[in-house]
Amino acid sequence: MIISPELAAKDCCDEQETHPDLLAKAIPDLPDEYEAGRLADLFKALADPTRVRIIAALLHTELCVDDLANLLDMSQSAISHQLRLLRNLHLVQFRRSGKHAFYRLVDDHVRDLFQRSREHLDC
Amino acid sequence: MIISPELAAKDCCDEQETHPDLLAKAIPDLPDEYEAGRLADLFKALADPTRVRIIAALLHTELCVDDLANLLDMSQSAISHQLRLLRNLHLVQFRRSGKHAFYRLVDDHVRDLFQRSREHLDC
DNA sequence: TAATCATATCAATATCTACTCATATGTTCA
DNA sequence: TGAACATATGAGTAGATATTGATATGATTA
Repeated sequence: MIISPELAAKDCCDEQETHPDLLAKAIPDLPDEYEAGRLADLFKALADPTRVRIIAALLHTELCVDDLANLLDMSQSAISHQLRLLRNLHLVQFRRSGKHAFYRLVDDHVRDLFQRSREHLDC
Repeated sequence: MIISPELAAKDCCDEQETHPDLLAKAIPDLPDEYEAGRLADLFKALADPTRVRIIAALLHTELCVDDLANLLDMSQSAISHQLRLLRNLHLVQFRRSGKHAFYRLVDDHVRDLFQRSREHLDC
């Protein structure tokens, strides 16, 4: 089915633009839904005190699940769940060594973002 | 009540440290619970697609509630609720002008953090 | 191979959150 | 003042999420 331009325009533009000049500035840099979703997911990864502390603990070293559980005084299960979440979002990765799984940050981006946000807090 | 060093040590350190050397690297830069909470709150502000789109819309201009509702195709109420949340976290502020409330980002920190995170997505 | 240790996962639950709908507040203008 | 408009807020609800407790998986060592 082909939609004429006029009809298409009527369909998608019948909302009144209160301040077209301002909207014109906002529109060009707007993320699409996919990008907005991915950004939200990235921030979601850090939007919990436990995960913040996990990331912070991994800033300067790798640690195994039990280390993290002891250090943050949380159950092994809770830590493991959160690590899976961080793994799925590709913020941390791990290597197996014997019985242990040593987790670390995937790259410096996370470290960067984290430290920079930390500085912003002071304002 | 005074606690002897030995007892205190027994009380708070009876968890076995699996990898003391690694933990020693992690501990110095660990945020306390308060800082972890504040960081989590900051990220929480951006951990939702709608709020991501609101922040993005305000990157280059101020906008009133209705503008945002039209632009993002969401109800006035939904936008207003999210704006209150962003206001409470001091990420946005607004000025009244007649019937309108024009919202804008409070400072360049938010813009910085947002744009930088956006770039990180590409990796 | 059996026992043990480290980690992962499942199910259940309590809490949180984003939205809707209805309504209140506050501003402008006739 | 009253009508119309813009925004804010409160209550309710559906869906998401963090933790717990029990159990499964997988590796090591006796």
